[in-house]
Amino acid sequence: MSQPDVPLIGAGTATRRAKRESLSSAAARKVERPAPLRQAVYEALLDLIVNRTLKPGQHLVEIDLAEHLGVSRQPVREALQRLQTEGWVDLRPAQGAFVHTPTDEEADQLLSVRNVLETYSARLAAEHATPEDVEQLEELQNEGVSALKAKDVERVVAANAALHAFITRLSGNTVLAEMIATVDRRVRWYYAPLALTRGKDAWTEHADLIAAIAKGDAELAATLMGRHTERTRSAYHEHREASQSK
Amino acid sequence: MSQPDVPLIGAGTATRRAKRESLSSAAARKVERPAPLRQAVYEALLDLIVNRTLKPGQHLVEIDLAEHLGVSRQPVREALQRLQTEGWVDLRPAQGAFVHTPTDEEADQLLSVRNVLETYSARLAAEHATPEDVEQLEELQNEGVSALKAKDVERVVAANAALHAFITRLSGNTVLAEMIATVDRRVRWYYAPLALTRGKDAWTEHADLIAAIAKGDAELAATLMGRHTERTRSAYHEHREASQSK
DNA sequence: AGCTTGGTTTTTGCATACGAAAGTCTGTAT
DNA sequence: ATACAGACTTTCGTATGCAAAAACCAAGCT
Repeated sequence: MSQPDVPLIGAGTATRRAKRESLSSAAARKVERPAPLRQAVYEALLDLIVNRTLKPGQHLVEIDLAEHLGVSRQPVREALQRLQTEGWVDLRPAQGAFVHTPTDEEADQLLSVRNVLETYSARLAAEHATPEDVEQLEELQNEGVSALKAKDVERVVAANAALHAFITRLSGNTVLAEMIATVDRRVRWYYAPLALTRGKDAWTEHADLIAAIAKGDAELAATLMGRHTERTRSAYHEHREASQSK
Repeated sequence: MSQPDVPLIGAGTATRRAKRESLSSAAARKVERPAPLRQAVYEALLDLIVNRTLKPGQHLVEIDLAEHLGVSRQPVREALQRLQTEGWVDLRPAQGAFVHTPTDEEADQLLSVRNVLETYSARLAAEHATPEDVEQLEELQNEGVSALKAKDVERVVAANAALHAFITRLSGNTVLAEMIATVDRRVRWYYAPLALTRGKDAWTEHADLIAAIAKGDAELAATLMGRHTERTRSAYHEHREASQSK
């Protein structure tokens, strides 16, 4: 037993029969009728990984996860498979699942890819945005700026994510949007320990970007987004080097 | 029983106990010791989908797949999960797996994304390529051109794929490379019914691209790759419209 | 005729069972 | 003390079993 009595999630009791209860908090929230258990397990595990409750490199023993989540091994296995294809865990044959260990190199590669995709999404967004869309963008921008003034980091991060996500959706390319979402979640996880947020500059850049989208200037929007994400990337690098030298 | 006696794969007998045999052809080929069965099932099913032995929209009944592959339902389920996350099948809760039905819109979106990623990979390739790499590129180019002269469509397609894959790897960004590979496989599947290959032009463009990479001119390489993939996309569009109007 | 409704069949989703591989520990010989 | 051999333990991978949801089908009602 790797972790005999330490509950991995808050749920507590987690005897086998308590399954409908133990996961309901995470599962029954969203769906009406058919809530496949594996989906709930997937979300729960992803959350534990993103939270770093489950640490990079940690060996995930199926039976332990199953018991702590109050389900059998099967849904856990299926969730782990999915987590593997998305890069959250590594599945070593006959050895099981290990939380993926982020390397600096991989983090940088992911960040590059995200930048490229976001740049493209900005270009498409400029081509497709309606005046109503622009209004919404401006609302998100205002929210971000006011959060910044209030020094509410949580809100700034949320507004930033919302703004980028909205542009992504404006692109009208759902394949692209999903890809960005996936990559973005990983990037955030990789860089989370740095606890980095950019300040006023970022939101000035956002404003220019929104203006370009409003004008429908795809070329400019792409250029600005490219520059913006590239600066974010530089900021990460500097931050990482600073925290490593400590 | 949806398809009681029609073997889905060539394997033939496929009684339950024949498992180690029936899949060995596909499984034991690559790995030495630990060859998880689900991996073989995944590859087999993907092959059946790409082949169109399993048709878009078709309901995939787990037990049927399992029996025809000579394994139990469990590895099949796990393979289907993975196929879902990669977009090959749709998993409807409590209803099972259906082969994903490609739409023109989605195909175009995938193609766009692939183009963006490949353009970026060309840029990186130009930055990283060594003289030896360039030599290899030229070999692949020669192979393609000679295949073209011989009018050997199979070889042309293979050479084209190899050339693009090599550039992709030259980028040095493995995350990017894997993404391109995934997207590319889907794109090929979507457009396979069109049975389209571009001719001499494509290989002229390749030659220019290789020259740019050889010079280390990243900007030019990116531009050329962008143009090249965009032409491929146009070719697909024209071809599709032509075949639809028939 | 079309629509509902009840029962039957099919198929999924999850749980459990079992064999085998990998890892760990102990005892012995050097 | 250290290295090796072999038994023991843990954990995975796959198979099988079972309950419940969904699909199907047919009879009855409007």
